[in-house]
Amino acid sequence: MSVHSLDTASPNRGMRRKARTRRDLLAAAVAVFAEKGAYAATVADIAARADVGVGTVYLHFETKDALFEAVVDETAVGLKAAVDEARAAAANPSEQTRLGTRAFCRFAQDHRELFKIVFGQGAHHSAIRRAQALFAADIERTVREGIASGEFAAVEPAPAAQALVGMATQVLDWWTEQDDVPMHLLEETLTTLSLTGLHPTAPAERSTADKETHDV
Amino acid sequence: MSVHSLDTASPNRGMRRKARTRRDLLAAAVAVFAEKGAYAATVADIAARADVGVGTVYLHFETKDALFEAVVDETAVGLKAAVDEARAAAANPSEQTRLGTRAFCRFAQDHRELFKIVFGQGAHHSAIRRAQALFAADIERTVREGIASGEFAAVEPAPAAQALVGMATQVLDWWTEQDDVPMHLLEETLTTLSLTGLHPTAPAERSTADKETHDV
Amino acid sequence: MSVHSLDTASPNRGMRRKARTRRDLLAAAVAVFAEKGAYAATVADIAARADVGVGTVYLHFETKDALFEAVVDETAVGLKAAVDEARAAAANPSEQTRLGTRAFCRFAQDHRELFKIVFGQGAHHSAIRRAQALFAADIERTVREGIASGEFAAVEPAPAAQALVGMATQVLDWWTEQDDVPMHLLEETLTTLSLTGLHPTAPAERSTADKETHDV
Amino acid sequence: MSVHSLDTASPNRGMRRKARTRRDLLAAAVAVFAEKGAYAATVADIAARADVGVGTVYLHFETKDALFEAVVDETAVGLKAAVDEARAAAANPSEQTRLGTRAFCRFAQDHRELFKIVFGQGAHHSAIRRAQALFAADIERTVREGIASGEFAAVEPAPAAQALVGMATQVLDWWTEQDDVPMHLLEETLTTLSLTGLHPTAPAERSTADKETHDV
DNA sequence: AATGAATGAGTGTTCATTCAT
DNA sequence: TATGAATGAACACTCATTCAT
Repeated sequence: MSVHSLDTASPNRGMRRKARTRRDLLAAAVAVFAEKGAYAATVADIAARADVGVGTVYLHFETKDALFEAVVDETAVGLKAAVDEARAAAANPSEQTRLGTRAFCRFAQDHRELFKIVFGQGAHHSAIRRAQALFAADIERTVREGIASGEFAAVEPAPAAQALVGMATQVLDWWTEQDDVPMHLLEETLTTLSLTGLHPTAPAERSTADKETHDV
Repeated sequence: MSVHSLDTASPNRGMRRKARTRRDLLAAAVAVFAEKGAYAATVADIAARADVGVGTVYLHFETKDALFEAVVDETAVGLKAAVDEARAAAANPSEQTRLGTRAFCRFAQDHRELFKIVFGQGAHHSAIRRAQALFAADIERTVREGIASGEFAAVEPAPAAQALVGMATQVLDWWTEQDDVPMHLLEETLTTLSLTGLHPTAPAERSTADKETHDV
Repeated sequence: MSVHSLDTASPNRGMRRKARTRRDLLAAAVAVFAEKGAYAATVADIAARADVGVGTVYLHFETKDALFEAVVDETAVGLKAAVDEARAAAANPSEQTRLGTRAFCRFAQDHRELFKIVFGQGAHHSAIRRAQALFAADIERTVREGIASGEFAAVEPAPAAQALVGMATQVLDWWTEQDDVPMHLLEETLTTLSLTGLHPTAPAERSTADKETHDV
Repeated sequence: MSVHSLDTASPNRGMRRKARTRRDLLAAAVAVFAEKGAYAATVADIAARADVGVGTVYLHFETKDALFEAVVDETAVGLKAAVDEARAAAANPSEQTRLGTRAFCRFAQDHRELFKIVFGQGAHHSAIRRAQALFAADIERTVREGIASGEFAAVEPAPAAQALVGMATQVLDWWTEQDDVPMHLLEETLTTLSLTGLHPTAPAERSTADKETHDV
């Protein structure tokens, strides 16, 4: 869009500055909300963390709640994009589950705090409920497809989706408090449980499932 | 006020009165915490619901937080007792899982509000973390036993236990908001997913797996 | 109602105490509102003046605004009662005007601060507008009666009533800032102007005017 | 900044620009103060109405209060000039009163908003007190003259002047809220009440008074 | 001269906790 | 033991004012 390579980006300077402050504020909010929870976090805390005056917060967000929503929504959007991208590369529901789980885990690893905020609080905030519902809906679709294609057992899709979401979020939320559990372990555990449950499976059968995905 | 001296019998009346008030208070607290969440609930709300004065709350509980803890702890104790009892009747880890899940579901059904409090809020309260850890620990033990006996696949016990807890709590918490999903459906979904995951299993294989464990 | 003369008043003690605090609060509010105006007065000011905690204010009044309204309304009621009582003793509109004016002046003298609040602030507060309209309506009625009986000239009742209210309130509000103007002087000035205006009237004529109305 | 030296003509452009902004600001302030009252009006409101940045306000006025004073003072000056001019044409105190009242009414009609600001707010602002005192002083002088010449009754000049000011301002302020009361009605009511009060006057006397003004 | 993002002191309001009765 | 009026620290939010651009 820009013809002269010099001006790099943005219309004018003021806007860039303002956008930067907004980003600082969101980052600070993420840190504080994750640390103290949505209620215990105060606007003053967040402002201090962002190194701006209290009033500045209200220059960028209508209310404390709107700031919280912004954090949750932006997280949800980013996470959904990551998961969707991973899912797109899958040839079938099993692989979708596997890759989706992986993306989910990666995201949690890369954004511990964000994850804690969106999945570590009660669903008393509507923004959180919305975000969680977003993922459940995606998974429910995958489950339905799997059942339709005979690849999955005939479980009830809606509660099954909730179960899978709950499984992942709980494990990851638990993990945010642990120091040294390697992420790939969670990924494997979640994938195994999702697909084959606790019961042991014939090695052949399992590797077959993996093979199926090779031709993507 | 009482003229006839007769009714002073039994461990003495004052104590009975006090215990009754305490019970009223806990019941009111359960209702209010479930409805509004731990933060939004006010002591005045709870006192009003229990039909006592605000000051009375502090006669029975040190702080609002202590009241919350009492609610959570009593719930945890009751729930654990129910689950333990169910588990005790099981001959092997698979059945333990099955019966534990059933007991868990029954409890959620019989005590919607309590359940919402303990499993529907963020784990920012230590009491909640403690309660949740209690169950995870039990399940982890079951998982370990199952692995040891060869009945379960060699998953990582700690995250697997978290996964199973998360699965159940999420499904049940979701259910508290739905109106007409029959509980047995949740129970089946949870049990199936826990034991065999999404992948379909030969009916024979499944019952076999259960039989195999009898000689443990 | 009370048969035994001993218990003098009130149901129980707590209520008496609470009522007393409410009175203190209203008195403090009157003082502070009169001194600083409705906007500049802070809730903390009022609480301090009443020698109670800030929270106590909210135990008795929903909001600062409600407290202001309570002050205005109670004043309006009291003033209206005083004026009405005075008016009731009058045989005709002229005398109603005279006696009403006198009662109005007396009230201002006895309640300088209250008067300043209700008639000394802009009418941006609905409570104040309401109170002022209350008096204008009464006077308008009197004017109409006077015109109907031929005792008053055929002025337009609505603006005339406003004029008479404005006259009285301005004079009295001005007076609240003076130290040594005797009230009877205001009373005479207001009455004279109301009935005969600036133009001189033959003494005979004036008393005649009053006499004329006796047979109404 | 200006490249072409030509357009620097006249008292210079910068000044003209600045004066224009100042005028815009005053006009915006009038509108906003009249609409919301002195307290509720915010500097941001006014800047937005004038279509300038907030900072610009402070380039022209030291503080919000100074802006308010400027509005009030300019109004007072304009109004006083109008009334003085009208008065100058009068042959005697009665006519001064009549013509002054007319000028006052005309001003209120032509500048509703300004009028509301100066006479519709509480006298807690010193600027407003000053402006109101200005008019009272003029009227007081007229009253004194009228008494001296025997044209007016021997009322107390100071409170009488307050009464006349209060009468006019209240009626006009009331009028600013009505939609369809014709101004000449207010003018007549005010003049009649000022000069002859509520009591009826011999028609001859009144028409004479009216005739006197025809030759203005 | 003009701008508007940034500031932070100040305000109304809430609510856990205390205590005199 | 029970009460509920009183308390005041704490918080969300506003807005006059400043200042870098």
